[in-house]
Amino acid sequence: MRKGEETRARILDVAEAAVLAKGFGATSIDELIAETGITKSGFFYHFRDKNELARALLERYIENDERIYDEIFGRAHQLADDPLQAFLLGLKMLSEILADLPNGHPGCLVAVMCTQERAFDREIQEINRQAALMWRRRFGSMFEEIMRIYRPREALDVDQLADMVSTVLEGGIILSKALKQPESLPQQLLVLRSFVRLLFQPASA
Amino acid sequence: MRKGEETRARILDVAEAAVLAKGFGATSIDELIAETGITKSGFFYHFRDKNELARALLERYIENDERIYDEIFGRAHQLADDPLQAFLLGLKMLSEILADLPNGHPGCLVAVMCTQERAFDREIQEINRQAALMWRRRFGSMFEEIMRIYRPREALDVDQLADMVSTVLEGGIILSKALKQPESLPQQLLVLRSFVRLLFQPASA
DNA sequence: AGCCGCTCCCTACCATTGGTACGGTTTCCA
DNA sequence: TGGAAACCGTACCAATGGTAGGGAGCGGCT
Repeated sequence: MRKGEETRARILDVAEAAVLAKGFGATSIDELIAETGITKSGFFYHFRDKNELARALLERYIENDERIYDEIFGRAHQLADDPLQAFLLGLKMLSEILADLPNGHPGCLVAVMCTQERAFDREIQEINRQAALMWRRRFGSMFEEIMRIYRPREALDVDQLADMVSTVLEGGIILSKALKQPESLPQQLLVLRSFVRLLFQPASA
Repeated sequence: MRKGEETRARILDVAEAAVLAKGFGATSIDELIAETGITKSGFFYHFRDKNELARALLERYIENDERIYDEIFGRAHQLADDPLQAFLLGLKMLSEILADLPNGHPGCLVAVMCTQERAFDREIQEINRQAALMWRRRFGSMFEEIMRIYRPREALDVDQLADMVSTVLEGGIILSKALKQPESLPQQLLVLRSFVRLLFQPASA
């Protein structure tokens, strides 16, 4: 049990790096087993087929993602009482963490699976959808809290505002990769931060 | 000459749809030639290998993209003298066009190639980079024009502001796909529009 | 002590796919 | 009418995803 999970985790580690670098289709099982140091039978013992590997990868990635967000915005809410200040602080902390990654953000598996939709089964697409909805709820509840105190200078839908955070994250990752400029993602997050601050700035200021 | 280009275009049409739906790796040449109605030899007469197909696909996609933006923002600048109003109008027109697509945005090839980086050669990555830089110049020059008249309520870097448009487009496409909600992309564009309007709104308003 | 089940390894095999090679054929235009 | 452009046909190759099935080491339970 203990050893099995460890091997499984090692496969997932290798696979995640490969998929984020080359895409899912370009990642061969032979390559994974070579780097992990197991055999083909060993691989198929842990995963029925490539689709199940994809599912496991995605689920693990999303869980980890959620944990990171919990941590960052949890800390931000500890440091700032005001929900707006906490949110702005959280965005800044996130931006700084992303800026400190030596090679930039490794890429988002959700985006990878999205750009290769039909290559995966419905279950994976559903996991993807749930992930996006979780992000919406996470940031949406923050904006609701903010709006209980601050009046936005423009009436915007909370869900759409929450989605904007995911949008900038996903879009920023892609732009960073396209431009080969890792600093773009954290910069874009800070631009979003400015926008949000502007939105809730009292009209007199 | 005439016929050759037509066949080539037909291959590219079929390939583009397949790649956007399934990803590049999951799109087989056999499948393409079956749907196009040519033979394998015919395919390899037009494209040396799959990489050259990718390059041709990407180049055609970007050219088309540029043409659409030229059209929309050209028209917007005809309808509105003021650069800010023209930009806001352009964003709205773009949003409406995207909202009218029956199945939503089919996906961005630049993003596809980004999420599968190492699967392609440097030439493709360079084309991708140039595309992102073109977007930056396009929207950047608009923001410069705007800033010659309007003072932003917050000092933001023009390049980063320009990149924000690309970010929201790319991120919106991904979020739309993940959520299976085609209307998200146009909505996100309108949120960005609100942000930009807020940014250049006189402090007194 | 003995056995079960988990976690693999080994070998062999198959269909699909990207790609090569090369000769032949049709089509179109100058 | 001739020659290039635009294919077709066939044969072949290596890599890849996946299947089948037998076995081996090893810890834990009875």
